[in-house]
Amino acid sequence: MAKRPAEPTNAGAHAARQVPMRDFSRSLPMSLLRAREAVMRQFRPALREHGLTEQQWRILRALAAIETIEVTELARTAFLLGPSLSRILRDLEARNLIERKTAKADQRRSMVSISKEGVKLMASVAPSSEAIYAEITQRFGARKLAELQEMLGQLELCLASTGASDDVTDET
Amino acid sequence: MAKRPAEPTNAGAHAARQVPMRDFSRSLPMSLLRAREAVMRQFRPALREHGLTEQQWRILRALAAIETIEVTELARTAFLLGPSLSRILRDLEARNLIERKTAKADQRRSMVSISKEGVKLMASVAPSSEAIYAEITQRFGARKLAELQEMLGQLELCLASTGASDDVTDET
DNA sequence: CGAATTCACTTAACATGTTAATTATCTCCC
DNA sequence: GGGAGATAATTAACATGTTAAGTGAATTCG
Repeated sequence: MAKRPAEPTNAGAHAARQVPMRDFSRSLPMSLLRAREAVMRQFRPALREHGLTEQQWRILRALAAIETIEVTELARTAFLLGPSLSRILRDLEARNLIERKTAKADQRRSMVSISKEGVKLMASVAPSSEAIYAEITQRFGARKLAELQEMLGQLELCLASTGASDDVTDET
Repeated sequence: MAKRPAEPTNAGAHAARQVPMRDFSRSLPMSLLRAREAVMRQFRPALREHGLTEQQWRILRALAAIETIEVTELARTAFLLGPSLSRILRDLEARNLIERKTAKADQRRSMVSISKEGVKLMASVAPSSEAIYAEITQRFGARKLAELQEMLGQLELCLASTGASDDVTDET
């Protein structure tokens, strides 16, 4: 109802279209996609300078905060799917940025941890990363940023386990 | 606040870590990524039933709203990079969902339009798509949704052309 | 006019997203 | 103890994201 934040209407010059659906460029998925892309565009160059992709950086950051972690748990933390994670871990291990060893108690599980080299790399990237984040925070406004994140969290929450048989065994 | 998905705080065992950085799972890029994923998770099954990926659907939706469009312009509308779009258009053309013909005035340009079949497919998917969107809107709240999109737009705007030479030619 | 440049699009090459299938291990239960 | 089923991780196969290079056509300008 009565929502129209901005109106470029770059589809008005054309014919018919009785059911324009949601203006498409203003759909929620597109809004989220564009916003995220705008943010990542700030970070990618810095990461690239250090030979890291966004996902590799996510993994290293996740690992830096803990001692060791199982692959499955890491996948959830870094928000990556298993197959992607497998490939990336293989590469990161080849670059000696992480270490792996199978758990004694359960041979299926493999415990992952960051290596000395990985820590060093982290240390060399973190400053620019933090600087970029600070710049974004300042531009957008710290309060507004917090508000936005709060809303994003709520959106995520209210869509959790909708339509699919998802176990919300989130503990915590 | 007070939500800790997987943060056993076993970060003390490692040395130093004077600057824990942003809790990582609460960084803006992660928030946006998770929120978008939560949304797309609602749509993907329906699209998949019709043999469409998210990006293919974006393209068809963009095409449905206009007569014909150049590839570059379509890339901007559907928010896809050139190479991705090239591949997808090749596939969609093979499936007879779109049509292409080079512009007379400029042989470099190729004009893209949706085909009859494409329109039919759209018509068969649109209802479920709209239903899902309605469900999301209801769950999250229409007002809140508008608010969120407004903030996302502002975020995008305030990061536009930061550090890079971006023209904000909005034409239309 | 014609060589250099720019432009629109495509290909190429590599990394990730996504789903399904595989492999190895572990658990349960008879 | 051993086989059926569950689990952790990987591999496979295909689609897209991302950057760089390539191709052909248009434009610029000497």
